Amino acid sequence: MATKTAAQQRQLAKAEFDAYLAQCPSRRLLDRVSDKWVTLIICALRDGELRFSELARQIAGVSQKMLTQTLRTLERDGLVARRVTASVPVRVDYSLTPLGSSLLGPIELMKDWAEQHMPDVDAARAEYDARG
Amino acid sequence: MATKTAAQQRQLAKAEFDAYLAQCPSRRLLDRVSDKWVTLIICALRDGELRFSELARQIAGVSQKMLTQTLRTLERDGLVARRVTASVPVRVDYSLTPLGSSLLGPIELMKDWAEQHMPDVDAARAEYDARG
DNA sequence: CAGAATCCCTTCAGATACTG
DNA sequence: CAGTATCTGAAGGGATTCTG
Repeated sequence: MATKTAAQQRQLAKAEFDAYLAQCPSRRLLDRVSDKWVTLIICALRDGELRFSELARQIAGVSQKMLTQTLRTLERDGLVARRVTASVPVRVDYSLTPLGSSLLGPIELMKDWAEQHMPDVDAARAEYDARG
Repeated sequence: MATKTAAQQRQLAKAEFDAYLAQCPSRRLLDRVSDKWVTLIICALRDGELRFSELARQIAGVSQKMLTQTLRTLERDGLVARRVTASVPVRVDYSLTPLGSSLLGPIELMKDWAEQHMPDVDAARAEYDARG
């Protein structure tokens, strides 16, 4: 049939909206930063270069797979620099690029909000749960 | 055996780290905000109250399930207020609480960073992909 | 209108084993 | 040391159906 069904209309609207979201700079930044390990890695690198194994130790909960994967995307996005020293065994150091460092500011501000207001969130949650 | 295996040691370290992360205010805020729909809802409510259906229309890509679910957690966390008008049919309005409004600031700053620096990220990504 | 409940599929992430 | 590759269980989220 020529006309679209309601379901097809919705599909279309969703596809368009998803495309819009994929473009939206804010959305994309959030998708980056919201990754569980991204901010931890960036904060870990705040004071300078770290080796792969040092990062793994400092971010205790991360699996080797996730650490590698996250570092790759951060490198791809130009937030983290990877420096390989061809020795035996190999040595790899990671550090923040200037672009990556510039993210420390916004992250800091989020942190400030969190420290100021998370108690309020906790209180609200407790009250909500108490009322059922 | 009495001593712990290396695997058990790692499990323990991970459990402790996860517990630490669950407490960390910054981490918890990120977990909230990082939700795909949270910021969209908060921004949609920036100019005042909206009905459920109005929200659904404005945030074109959201499913009814996700909208409901997200609104519930936002209400529970004290970021959004839910006002029910007992008419036929029922009318429900959502609005930002003062706490929710206070999140607009940090979100705005993230947005500013995104608009300033996402082109750099795109450039870095393009170069990375070009080099293979 | 606003939402609850169900089913189902895709994606994510951890554990494990192997390599230069 | 710093990865890569594969398998698998758990979780997220969409479509659909039903209700006050």
